[in-house]
Order: sequence, then structure tokens, then C-alpha cells
Amino acid sequence: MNARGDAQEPVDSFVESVLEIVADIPPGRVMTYGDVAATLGSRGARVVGQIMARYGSDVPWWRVIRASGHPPACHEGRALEHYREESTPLRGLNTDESALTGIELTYRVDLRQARWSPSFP
DNA sequence: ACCTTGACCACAA
DNA sequence: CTTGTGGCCAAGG
Repeated sequence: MNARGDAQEPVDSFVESVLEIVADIPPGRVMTYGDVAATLGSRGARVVGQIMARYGSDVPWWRVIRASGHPPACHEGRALEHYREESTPLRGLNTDESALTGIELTYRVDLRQARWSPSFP
């Protein structure tokens, strides 16, 4: 408690808490947006997405993915480089390179193996 | 204090 | 696999 008589308030904003958790995910492991929210007692998966979009540039953002196993929207390529580097288990990796339409990247992270829980390593 | 914005989620067809 | 629907909820304007 503090001098104003306030009971415990979230010392960190929701934003800081999210970044804290994400920074805590070890290499090769991932959490879903919903998992991060749930860890904070929230169900605002979208909020976590918002926060990552705005403030995620300084944390390992590629370790936060969708519940489907798909990487963050519009960042599949960048994320894949990190996954290859830290040996994150992937499924259905497919690099169809069409000369005309460009590169089609489809893959998912293997959540069964890579899913991380902050309190249960 | 209201309104809009989403790097989302679960479920249904 | 694709759409569509309803829900979630903090941040920022």
C-alpha cells in the first residue's frame, strides 16, 4: 500500500506487463496472443495484438503467435528467419516460389511442442 | 466519458 | 480450406 491509501494497483500498465511476459519466452518456444492475455487475467487477445503492433519492436515478437499456429499477420517472412535460427518446431513449411505471383509462404508453428507457459517450464 | 481501432479467438456452415 | 458472426478489452483519439 502507498501513502495515498491506494490498495495495490497495477504498477505496470497492461502494456508493460505484456512486454514483460513476451520478453520472458525462451528461444524456440512460443505463446499465443490469448495465452499472454490469460496470464494477466485478461481475455483480450486482440489487445495483446494491438500492443505488439505498437510496442513489440523491442521484444521477441515472433514468439507470440495466433492460436492456429500461424505467425503474426504480415510478418511471416521475418518470423520464419527467427524460427529457423532458434529451431522452433514448424509444420507444413511450404515455400512455393511462383515466378509471376511472387513468393507464397505457408507454415505453422507446432504448438504441441513449442507452446510455453510462464509458470510451468 | 464516448467512440473507434485492431499483429485475435471460438464456433458454425 | 474459406466465410461469416459475435465476443473480447486496453489504448488512443
